[in-house]
Amino acid sequence: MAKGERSVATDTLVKKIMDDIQQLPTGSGTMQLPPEPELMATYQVTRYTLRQALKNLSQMGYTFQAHGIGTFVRPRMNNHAISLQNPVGMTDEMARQGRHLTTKHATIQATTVAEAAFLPIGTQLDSNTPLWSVRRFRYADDKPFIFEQSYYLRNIVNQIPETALYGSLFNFVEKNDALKVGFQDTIIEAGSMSQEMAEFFDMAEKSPTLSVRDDSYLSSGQLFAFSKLGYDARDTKLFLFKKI
Amino acid sequence: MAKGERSVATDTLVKKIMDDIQQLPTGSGTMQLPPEPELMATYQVTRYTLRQALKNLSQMGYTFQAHGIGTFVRPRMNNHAISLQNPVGMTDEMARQGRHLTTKHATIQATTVAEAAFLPIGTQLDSNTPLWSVRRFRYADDKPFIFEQSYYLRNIVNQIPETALYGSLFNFVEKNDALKVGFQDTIIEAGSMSQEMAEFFDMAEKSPTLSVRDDSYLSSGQLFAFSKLGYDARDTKLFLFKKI
DNA sequence: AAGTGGTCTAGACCACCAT
DNA sequence: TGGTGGTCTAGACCACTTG
Repeated sequence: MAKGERSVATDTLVKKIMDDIQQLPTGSGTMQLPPEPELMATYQVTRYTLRQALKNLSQMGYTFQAHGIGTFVRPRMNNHAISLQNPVGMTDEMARQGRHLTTKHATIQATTVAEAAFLPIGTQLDSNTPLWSVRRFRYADDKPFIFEQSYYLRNIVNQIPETALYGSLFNFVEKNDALKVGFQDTIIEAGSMSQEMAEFFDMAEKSPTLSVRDDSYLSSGQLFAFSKLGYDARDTKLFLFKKI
Repeated sequence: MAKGERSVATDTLVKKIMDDIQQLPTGSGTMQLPPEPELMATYQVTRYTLRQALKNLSQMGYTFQAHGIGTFVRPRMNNHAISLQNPVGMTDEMARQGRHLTTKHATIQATTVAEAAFLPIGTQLDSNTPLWSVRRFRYADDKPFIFEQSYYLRNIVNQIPETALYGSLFNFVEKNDALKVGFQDTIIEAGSMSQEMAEFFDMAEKSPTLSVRDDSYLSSGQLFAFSKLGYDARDTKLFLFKKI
């Protein structure tokens, strides 16, 4: 088992159930899972572990449980909306939709908070704080898709080699610096494109854009990165599932 | 105890802890809660109930737990972003920010799916399905704030008196029809204002707007409403907290 | 080593829905 | 009334952080 990838019965079970759901006959109307006692026997777990897994699946919007009735699989959306709750990173999120995300151009340079184009929302940073400034131009199936500007605190993330810029930076950070990402604040705004951004999308300046700002914290509660993703508003929708 | 408001120890505890957090001294840097054994004693609950409550608080972004370190209160955001995860409805969400949300004008009329201006994302509806069309013009501190168009399935929600339009429609539906709201799908888009919407906001036609589309389901999994909230993009931000 | 939170077990009882 | 999911108890052991 790789570092930081402990075997958690609940997580294993979530994956198993998701896989088994995929195998279910698709055209059979609303799909219902077996009752909990049967699932406990099938997967050889206690009710606690089973219900943790089902709760996770519910919160992701894959299933829902109806009191006194049963557990059901939700129909899959096949629009191209981007889930704000994907726990897997953009690349996998896109792959799940049958789209291919690539980074064709990326740059990194050292800078400081004083020079940053924007700042995190919830945390005060000293203006001398050293940062990495990372800029990435990302494409979905060879169409311009994300204009990304992100900043990493150099005090926490020591090195980011050029090659790492073309993969998942969070995965790199977790492995290379033995850090654990804990949570994120996200701010969504509508705006208009800068000239540079408009060039990337090959659109007119001030074209409408959706921007997603993330402040990322370690599980210890310390801020380690903040970023802004710019999308073409005309063909990007964001998706969110909420349990009441 | 009112109908549908069972006394759940976890929910009660969540409220208690939130209240107690409010009472904490504010200027004392990062605020740490007592360790779990002490909290169990203080609130006279078992560890299961305590941790359910702390998990809920964490998922709302009020606190976070750091393994081996402790439980901490997150600093309060004081920007005016609208939380996409508020479990309480818009009115309370705004009140929490010190803003006052009012509905100054509202209309309701019977219609059908065929006449609807938009449709739910995840569910196919027969075009003859009878709907209530509800339109509300909502103000924050007397400034135009939300342009709302929503549809309720008449087969499920029998009656909506005019007076109910000026309060929380979900609360009304839950009480009047003895229904229980289960979950929502949300789609966020950026766009430009219709002429009617621009009039409400007293802005130019095609001004930028953020739109939030909700498909609302009962806990039984049945769709019962879908809606679209239009915001002025220039002074509205949406907020989201995500645990990794 | 001591203290913190994270995971899991085994079992009980309750609430909701169908019949 | 029987079957479903929802809540809670009491306790064990594990993993992470700090000294």
